Order: sequence, then C-alpha cells, then structure tokens
Amino acid sequence: MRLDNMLLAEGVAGPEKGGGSAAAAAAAAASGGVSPDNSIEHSDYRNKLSQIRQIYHAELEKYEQACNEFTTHVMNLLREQSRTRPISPKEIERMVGIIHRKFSSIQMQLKQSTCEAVMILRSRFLDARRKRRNFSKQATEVLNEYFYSHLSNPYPSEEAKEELAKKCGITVSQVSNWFGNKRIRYKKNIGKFQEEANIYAVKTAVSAAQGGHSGANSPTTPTSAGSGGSFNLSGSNDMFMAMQGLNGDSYPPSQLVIFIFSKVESLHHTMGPGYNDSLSANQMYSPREIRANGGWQEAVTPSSVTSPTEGPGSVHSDTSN
DNA sequence: TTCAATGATTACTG
DNA sequence: CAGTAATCATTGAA
Repeated sequence: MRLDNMLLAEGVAGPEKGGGSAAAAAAAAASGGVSPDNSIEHSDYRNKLSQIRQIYHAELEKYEQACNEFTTHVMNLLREQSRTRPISPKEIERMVGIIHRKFSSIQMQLKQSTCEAVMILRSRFLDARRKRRNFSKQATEVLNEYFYSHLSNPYPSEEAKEELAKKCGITVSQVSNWFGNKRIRYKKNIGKFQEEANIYAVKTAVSAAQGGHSGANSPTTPTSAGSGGSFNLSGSNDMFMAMQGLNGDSYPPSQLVIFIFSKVESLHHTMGPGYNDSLSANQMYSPREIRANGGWQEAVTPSSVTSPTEGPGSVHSDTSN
C-alpha cells in the first residue's frame, strides 16, 4: 500500500523514536540536498513530525480500540439474538468482516490525512530553506575584507572558509555561497563595487601599516597567488601587488598608500552622478592586472577598453522578479 | 509600496 | 565536486 510505505518512509509509521526520526531526517536530507547546517529548522521539522506521529498513533489506537469494542458489542448482540433465532457462524463472520472493512476505511482516511499533513510540513520546511536573514554587519565586513584583500584569487581554501565561517558565525556553505555570489556580482559590475573595494583596501592597508593583526582580522592566507616576490608584511595584499605591477615601482604599504587611497575615495565621493568609475577602477584594480595575477574572471571586458560607459546607469541583470 | 541588495537554490560545466 | 550563471525570494531602505 502506497500510503503505508509513504508513512513508513517519513518515519511516521514504523518503530518508535530512534529509527523513526532517523528515517525522517534521512528522508528530509535526501529530498532536497538540505545541508545539515540549519539545525534549528531541522529540529523544528523533526518536532513537528513527531507531533504528527504522536497524533497518528493515538488516533490509530483509538480506532483500533473502537473497532474491537464495536466488534464485541455486535458479537454480544448477535449472541443475544441467537437465543431467539439461529445464527450461523458465517453470519457472524460476515458481520465482523463488514465492521473491520468500515474501520479500515476510516483508518485509510486517517493515513491519508496524515500523509497530507506530512507533505504540508515538508513543503513548509523546504520553503523555509529560502528564508534568509542578512548576515551581521561584522560578518560581511570580515568576508569583504578577505575578498578584497584576495581580489586576484578570491577562492578561500577549505580551511580559510572554516575560519571565516567561525569568525562570522555562519556555516562553511554560507561562506561558499557568499563568495560565489560576491565573485559573480563583482565581476558583473566591477564599477559598482569600486567604492567598496577602496574602502576595504584602505582598511586592510591601515591594519597592515599598523603592524597588522587587530585581533579579528585576516584569517590564514593559504595561497596569496602572488606570482612574484610579495611583501613580507603580515598583510601582503594583492592591492599592493597591483600597484606594483601598475606603475613599475613598488609602493611600500605605508601611510602614503593609505593617503592615496583615501584621496581616491574622497574624490569618488565628490564626483557627481555622471561620474564614471572606470578611471578609478583601472587605477586601483585593473582587471587586466587581476587576470595576470590570478586568472579569474577571464571573460570580463574591462570598462576602459571596450566601452568606457558601463557606468551606474547600465542594465542591471539581476532583477528578474 | 517600490526596488536594490542579498542569501539561497538550481542547472550546468570542466 | 567546486565554480559559474541565472534565478528566486526575502529584507530593508527610500
């Protein structure tokens, strides 16, 4: 019977607790590849499921009891009647059969509605996966710091991801999501992120110039991806490498750099809406330079080369709804 | 209410 | 299997 199988698979029928919830968890995990991260919602789901399970079993028991009671009641009646008229065992059997069929059809309904309840719960749970909450400001700061200080190769290793996750109070897969989104969105519209890039560049520059580690910053940097000799400072940033490659001379990561960046930033702010990011973009993070370093975002056409006006007014492709 | 930002999901690729 | 690209759905500011 399909319903029975379904209920069994959902862990509603079947043996008590242990195996049941495990089966439910397995079913839930298998259903949508839900990463075992969202344990809160997961346990919520399990709680609801076990509630359904309890109700189901209680009802089932009630029905069975009622069925038995009713059967004995009818039997008694028949027995009483047997005093006045002869009643064949066949007739008794038939009556019992009718009763049982009636009750099993009721049970069927119970199973069906239980199935429905599970389905609804399931779909709600699945929907809940899309429920999102914005990361804390501090978390995005940490992530952005990492991203912009590894712009030439923004692919954190598994360890780095774990460290970032711990630092941000999110899961590793959320870190992966974040970097995936960030890479794609940055690539799509470098200009838009330029200001942000500069801000974080200044931030890391400051912390580097100050002798670095302000405690919470810069998780382990497994591969700086730098082709040549990078700075031996704690914050050997791609930013500086980019600067180096750009002008030929090397800029020590000093107050001067910070000054320059803050100048650029303030310039950026004072420019009107007609301002095109490409200038600052090319000076700070020339995609060509990035490609030379890290090789990501191969297909990106730098705004300067082809069309210098890919500015703020351009099409925004992530607006589907 | 609108809309950009953003985290999550999905389909596809190498 | 990690990434990319497109898309979905929610959040939060204007």
